[in-house]
Amino acid sequence: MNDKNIPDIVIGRLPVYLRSLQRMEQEGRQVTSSQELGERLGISAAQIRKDLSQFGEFGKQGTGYNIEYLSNQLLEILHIDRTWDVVIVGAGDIGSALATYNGFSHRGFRVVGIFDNDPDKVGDKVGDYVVANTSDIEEQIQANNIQVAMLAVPAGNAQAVASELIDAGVRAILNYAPVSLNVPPDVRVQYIDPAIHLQRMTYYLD
Amino acid sequence: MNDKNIPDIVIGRLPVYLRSLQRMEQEGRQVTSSQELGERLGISAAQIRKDLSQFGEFGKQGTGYNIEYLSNQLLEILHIDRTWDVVIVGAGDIGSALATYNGFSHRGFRVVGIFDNDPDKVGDKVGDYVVANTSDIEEQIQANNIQVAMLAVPAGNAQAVASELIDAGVRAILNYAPVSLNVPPDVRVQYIDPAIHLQRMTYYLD
DNA sequence: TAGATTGTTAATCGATTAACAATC
DNA sequence: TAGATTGTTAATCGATTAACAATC
Repeated sequence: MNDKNIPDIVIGRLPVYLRSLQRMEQEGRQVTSSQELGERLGISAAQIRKDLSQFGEFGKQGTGYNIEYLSNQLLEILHIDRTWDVVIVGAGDIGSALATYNGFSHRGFRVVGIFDNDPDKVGDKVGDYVVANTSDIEEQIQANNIQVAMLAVPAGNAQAVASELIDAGVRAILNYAPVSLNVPPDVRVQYIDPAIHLQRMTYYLD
Repeated sequence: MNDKNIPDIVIGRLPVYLRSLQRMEQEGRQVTSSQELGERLGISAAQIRKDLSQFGEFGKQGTGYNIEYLSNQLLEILHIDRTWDVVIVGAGDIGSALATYNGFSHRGFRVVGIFDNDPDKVGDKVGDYVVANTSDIEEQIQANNIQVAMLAVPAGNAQAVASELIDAGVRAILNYAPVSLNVPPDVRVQYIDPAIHLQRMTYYLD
């Protein structure tokens, strides 16, 4: 019922809608409209209505969308009406910052472990975690049915580690390593590389 | 000559091409083809050729692209044939990780300062920097003609800080705060929010 | 009822791909 | 020359927008 092949670009906007709705909820707001949401986000109202209409009819003519209701619907659609266990691979600066980041727990994710292959780091404390050896990661992933990983290893190791994670059962990778990954079609990858994002903007500067 | 209104989505791919080319260069390679590059990146060869053709003719029929030459062309196109000074606003976990990240210097950027409005943090050492007071940032931006900022403040402050930065002269913002920013049309924003990226992938999991 | 806003259709706009002549 | 690969055109595909009947 859900799936009639929604474009990925639509899926990519839903978390942004959700984030904005949750903020409105915090502000004590009850109702919003596609127009208001669009103005906040810099997206056309028509696009927001079109995106949402892919999944159902969540609004009311004349009044708009109930914020709490729509938030809950988006949580369900995005499968974050549950908590996903996540592993971090790489206990360098980036991995450590991710391990101590407190923005995940409210938003559907729980970090359950951080791994590194450097014997000097294994056993170190990072936030609430003790760095474990990467050689133990497959076991952990399988024992806890973990499908989501954040990858923060050096570029040279990233493909090999990603492949191991995938073999062990991971299906979604947030990749901080500055390299493109080759993965099977049923595995999702998102890329975060601050230099890439900056380079995309300097084109417009002079 | 450069500008005949290139789609932003094309601009977004160029840094990815560049990163891959630079890696090939490191591997000692001299020449590549749109096909090889496409396989590495999971992009069609036709698209790569089309993208590049927006800016000139960089290849040779029968042989492909000289890696060093094409890299240099992309550096020029993206305006990273120079170094951009960048400020970090927010000296929390994310700002601190950015300040100690060593991936910027090779790729066209130099962090010149980190700022926070928390008196407890001002004066602290973070990597090679001493945290300065956010109230001094406008002066710094103007004195050094800084056009690029990374924003790592709490969501509630982000819009206000962004507006100040823009007033002071910033034209490109890499925003780590989990909130959409409203900016004038001549200012570029890129968003990094790990939770958003993860939520975009869980849709496909079950 | 009058005003507002949805969900949806059709039109427009833009991006990707396939194909191939040119040529190294 | 034969083989490979570019740059580009035209065709296809997909996404966005404008408009409006439905209706709260």
